[in-house]
Amino acid sequence: MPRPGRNTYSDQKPPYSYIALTAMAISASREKMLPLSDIYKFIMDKFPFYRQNTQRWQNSLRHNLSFNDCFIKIPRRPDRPGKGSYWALHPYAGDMFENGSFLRRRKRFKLHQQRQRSLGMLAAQEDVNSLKGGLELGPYLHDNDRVRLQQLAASAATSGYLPFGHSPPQPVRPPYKQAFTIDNIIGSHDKACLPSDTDGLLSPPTRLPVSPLPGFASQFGPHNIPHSLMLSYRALRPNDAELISSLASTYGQVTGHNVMSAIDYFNSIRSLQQSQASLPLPVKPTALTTMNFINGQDVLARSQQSYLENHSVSADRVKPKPALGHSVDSLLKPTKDSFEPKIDDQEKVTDKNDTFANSIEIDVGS
DNA sequence: GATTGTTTATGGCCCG
DNA sequence: CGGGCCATAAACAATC
Repeated sequence: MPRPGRNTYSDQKPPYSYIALTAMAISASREKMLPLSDIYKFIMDKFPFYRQNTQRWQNSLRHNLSFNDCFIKIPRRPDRPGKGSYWALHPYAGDMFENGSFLRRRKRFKLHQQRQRSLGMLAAQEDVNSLKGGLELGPYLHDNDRVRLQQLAASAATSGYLPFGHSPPQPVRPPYKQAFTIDNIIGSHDKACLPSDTDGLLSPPTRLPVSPLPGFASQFGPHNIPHSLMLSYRALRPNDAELISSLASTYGQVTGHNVMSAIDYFNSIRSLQQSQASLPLPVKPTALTTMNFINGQDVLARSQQSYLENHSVSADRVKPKPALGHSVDSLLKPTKDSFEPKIDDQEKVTDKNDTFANSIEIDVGS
């Protein structure tokens, strides 16, 4: 007899769409991505309703995965063989659900054809947000890095583009799709600084749901770089590449995540592209996917190690940081005017620090 | 052969 | 009533 799920709705159909259920499963996973079979497992474990008629709903769920742009496919690493790809949430899909409740979607997450010029705007906004994130690392940074970050922040603030520290109103998502080549992302730095085109024709800046720091690859697992982070890097000047690497490494140590700077990452990819014909290409052009292991080497580890050798970060400056994030249970809790769930008494919601309305970052053991 | 992924089609519900 | 969102069915291809 299966034990009752902790968020059991007994045998009633839960008030969540397949998109919401899938997003929950992915968000609850350690790496923010899951193979199809694990998405099934999560749903069946949490919601007894879905232990029946599996053929029916699983077909629907697969349809949703393919059909909706909010889900992206990530190829398996060679050292993790198995059937099917991993599924992740699109980096910009993090704010699909109001208050992270999974009950109501703001609107369909849909990619559009893109006006090239929007990118500069978006990149700049991203850059500002990223700098803010970077500054939060202040206590852990080398003096030089901290100073340089503050300079960048000041520059952003005085550019007239967006007052630093100002939080834009509800985001209006600009179209942002573009040809997804390595050169598009890391090329032409000189053209990619803070924007001059403020003629009002562009969409307002977007507040991004994720993107803790500039040029980082961390949020969606070790081999999926959010599109936003690449834009962020693109908006920075090339001589800040070292700063980015430094931040990536520090951020990785502070959070315990696998973090690699985008520049190291892309340089690896580009050199591999030149030497090898068969790279795993992104399945959708919205998030770059690749392998962690290139030519038998762990690129991530190599990058971090080389940084450490060059910078000798003293370990005592890297202090553990309390984990951010919601429990799955708190996210599953419906709003007061909706379907009333049955939650076991001992499964109290422990998360009181509910400040990340747009950020779905869940850290739950699997 | 089973699983995974893509695509098309259809109909219900809700909202402006 | 039309459009958006969603659920479901089903045909079919690709992959392990």
